[in-house]
Amino acid sequence: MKYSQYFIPTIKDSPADAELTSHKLMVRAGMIRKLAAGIYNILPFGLKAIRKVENIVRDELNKAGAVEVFLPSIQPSSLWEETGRWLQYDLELLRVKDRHDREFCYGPTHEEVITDLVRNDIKSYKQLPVNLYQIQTKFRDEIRPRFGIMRAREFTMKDAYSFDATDAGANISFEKMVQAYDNIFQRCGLQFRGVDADSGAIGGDFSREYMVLAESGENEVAYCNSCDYAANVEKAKVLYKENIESTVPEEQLEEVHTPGYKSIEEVANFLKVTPADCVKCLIYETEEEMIALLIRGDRQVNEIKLKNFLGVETIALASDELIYKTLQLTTGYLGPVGMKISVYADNELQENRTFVTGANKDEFHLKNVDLSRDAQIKGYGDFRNIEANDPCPSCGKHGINFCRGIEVGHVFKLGTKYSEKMNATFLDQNGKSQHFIMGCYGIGIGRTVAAAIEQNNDDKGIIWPKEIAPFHVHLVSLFNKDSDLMEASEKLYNELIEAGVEVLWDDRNESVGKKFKDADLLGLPLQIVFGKPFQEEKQVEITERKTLTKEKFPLNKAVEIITKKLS
RNA sequence: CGGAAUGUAGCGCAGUCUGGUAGCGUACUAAGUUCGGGACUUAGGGGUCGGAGGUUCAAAUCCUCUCAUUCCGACCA
Repeated sequence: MKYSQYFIPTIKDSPADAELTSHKLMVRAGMIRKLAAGIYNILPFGLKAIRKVENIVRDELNKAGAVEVFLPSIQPSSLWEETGRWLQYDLELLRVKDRHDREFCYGPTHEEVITDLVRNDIKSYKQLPVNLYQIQTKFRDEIRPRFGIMRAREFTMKDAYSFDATDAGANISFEKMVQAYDNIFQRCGLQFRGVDADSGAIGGDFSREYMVLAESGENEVAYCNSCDYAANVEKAKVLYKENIESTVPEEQLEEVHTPGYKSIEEVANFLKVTPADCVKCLIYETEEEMIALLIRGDRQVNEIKLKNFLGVETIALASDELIYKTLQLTTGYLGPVGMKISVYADNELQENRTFVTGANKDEFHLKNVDLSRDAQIKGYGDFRNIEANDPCPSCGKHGINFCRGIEVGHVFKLGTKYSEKMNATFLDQNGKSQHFIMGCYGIGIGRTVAAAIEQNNDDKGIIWPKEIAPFHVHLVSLFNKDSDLMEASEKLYNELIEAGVEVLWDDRNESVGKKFKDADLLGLPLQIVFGKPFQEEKQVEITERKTLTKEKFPLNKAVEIITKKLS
């Protein structure tokens, strides 16, 4: 491709709204432009990279036996009403009406559509298993789109759905996808981890997330140094050892005056104890009721675990005003003793010992609180985040570490959740009607490209992994007025194309500096420069973008050397 | 939706406090000079100052409302 006839509008300054390195670089390298919040134009250079990822995805999925389809982006509300998600999805679902006032949505995902397709056309176990996938534009009206294409409202996603006759078969389908995903992200040149998302579940549904490791990732991943356990911190279980010996002698409750000491830190300092000797009491509001949660003073609440434990849809910390209005209590002095609403406590507080808690009385705390003696605990559970000195939930050894990750893929065993709700059945060998056992498997295509850039860049620009680079080679001709040089450049350009190399030839009449800066910014794996060495001794300069090491070679060896470097 | 901020040329910003000629950098156009790391000189084009209403002789500037965007929290590929 000749740069002069292409369209890569590079810019020096990154836009003010770009936070993330990958977002800045994608805008600066002329890959994307914002049209509206969370909605982007994809420009040719960006599209090339996206297509590369798509083709890797296609290739690996096809190898794994999946079959490509293309489903509508606009879906009728009736299907969503069958699964109950028309109401569940709320504002995230972009709803539209047609001229007859019929309701539709712009598809955020396609479980309903695919299940409908399959239930209509697959009637026998003989037609199973089947795994259908598509690469589609989806729309989710996210509350807060950010990071450019990384978390857009409109985005391209590969989604696959497997249908099996038996549970064992569904597990095989799942494993095949796990293998395919490993291959895909490997080929995209990413450092990633497959992370178990609900490892403890026995026999039930389970899922696995693919995290690209990056400082700026939105997810925190916990992993074990001793075994291959890795999990999203949201879901990583905290092992609880029962029957811990008492370390504190039994003492009587004692009320202490703690004027102005509200935070755990302040109270612990004032009473000369550690935060671990204190209990935090937090009031949460759900759609059903208000509850109090107890957790050790030095720990972090995991609201997802709490939400799952309570089996509620929404959960949020109650405001100070609400707490005062309904309980007549002031935050900072809350505690379980005499609490009027249901109290739940983290497993850890079952230790046979006493704690410091709020007294439910302004400016007072209680010492020597024994939860089993002094409070009514409705339930104990795992409500906190795993921490570095916790044992590994898988092997039990100590050595949990943390890193941040960008979720680029998710594989999920759905079971019969959708097939039951939508009455999608087939006849098994015995002529009996059975529900399909499903799996669904997503990959964020644009996000994968963004994650690759997030992971591969330097202060000059992008450093493309070879397999997803928009082109392999950036051919730079420095002096447009030198017709010999331009002719020789064009000849090499054609020879490289002939040899199957994808070349971007910068034939623009621009200053030398600009051409070099653009080449570094666009970050193609190899830069070939026609400059002084060509004029003086018929040599070209080859620079590896990653290391920025330059080497000179005679022009007649160039094709050979370039193809070798790229292989 | 809760908290915070910002809307002025394609992009990045100043000007707003203290009302009085619409500015800077970059990008763009033309000519000339340059040519191994975002060149220089000269001459140009480009603005309903987010929108509506109000105060005033006079509003980018003050007031009210509104829209949009961004940042921090809960959702997700």
